[in-house]
Amino acid sequence: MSKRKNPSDDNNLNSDFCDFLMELAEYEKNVSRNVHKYNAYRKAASVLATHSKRIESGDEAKKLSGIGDKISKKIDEFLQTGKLRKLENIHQDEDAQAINTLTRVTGVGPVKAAEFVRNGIKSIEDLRNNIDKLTHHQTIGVRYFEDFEKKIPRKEIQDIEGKLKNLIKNLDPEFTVTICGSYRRGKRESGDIDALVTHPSLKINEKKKKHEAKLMKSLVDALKGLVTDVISIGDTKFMYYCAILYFTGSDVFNKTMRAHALDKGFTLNEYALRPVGVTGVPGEPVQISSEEDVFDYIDYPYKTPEERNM
DNA sequence: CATTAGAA
DNA sequence: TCTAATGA
Repeated sequence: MSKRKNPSDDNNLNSDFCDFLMELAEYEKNVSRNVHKYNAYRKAASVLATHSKRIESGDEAKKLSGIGDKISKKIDEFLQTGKLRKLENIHQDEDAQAINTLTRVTGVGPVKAAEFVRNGIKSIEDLRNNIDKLTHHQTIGVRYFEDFEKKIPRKEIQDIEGKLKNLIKNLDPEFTVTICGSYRRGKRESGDIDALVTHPSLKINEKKKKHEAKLMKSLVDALKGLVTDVISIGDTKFMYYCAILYFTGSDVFNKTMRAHALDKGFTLNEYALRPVGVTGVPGEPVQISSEEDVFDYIDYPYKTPEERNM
């Protein structure tokens, strides 16, 4: 549930361009609602981010794929003046700013944000004073607004993990709980906590949807002690190792692994690993009994979760 | 890309 | 039913 965007910076020499491009992208998506411009800006940012030499002019940039006339000119403008008129204007546009901040509340997207603003609701505080105009989801979003933007220290996650496990194991010792995400990759703090819960009878008896449902509801009830607010409840999804793999990430690790699978003749996703026939398309999911299996099949050197921090 | 809430 | 929002 982390809403913070991860820009493509760190050690790229065009990061300043990337920054303004990303800002433009955000603007296009939240305020104007132009997904194309949004995508255009971000692909441009991404090529610039990977390009291994500092761009000195718009024309130079223009050679890169994804950078055309407009962006090329913006790069020039930025290079000369240290600024961007378009961005300056956006910064001065109060409503645009308001939309951007409202959008940080989970449950509030570009459309609602715009609607709120047009109805004079322009700040988090305004939202708090109009809690009657919010959905349940949004209410939680504003109630914990600050908390949601904070990172969660590993130790805190650890003890939630402990409580969760006790609760669940006591419910039914067959349950197994795995906290994935950056926590599993050993990070000191995380944006959220991804818990994967499985039960053996769910793995094989896929057919018995009845048992499945029972298990799920008892699980949900058991969680009531630990959980303070529920945003939404859905109908059970099932995946296993592929899911653990997937939810452990990181995103870029997943991408590279998927790509690798691909040229080893497999297609990998959150549910399964399947061989791809040259005819064009894929077939029966291969049997996976561990995360390692997945690596094996596509003969990709096994990486521990800690090594997946790419 | 699939899943949920909610509204009217 | 559709539409908006989340995630990953």
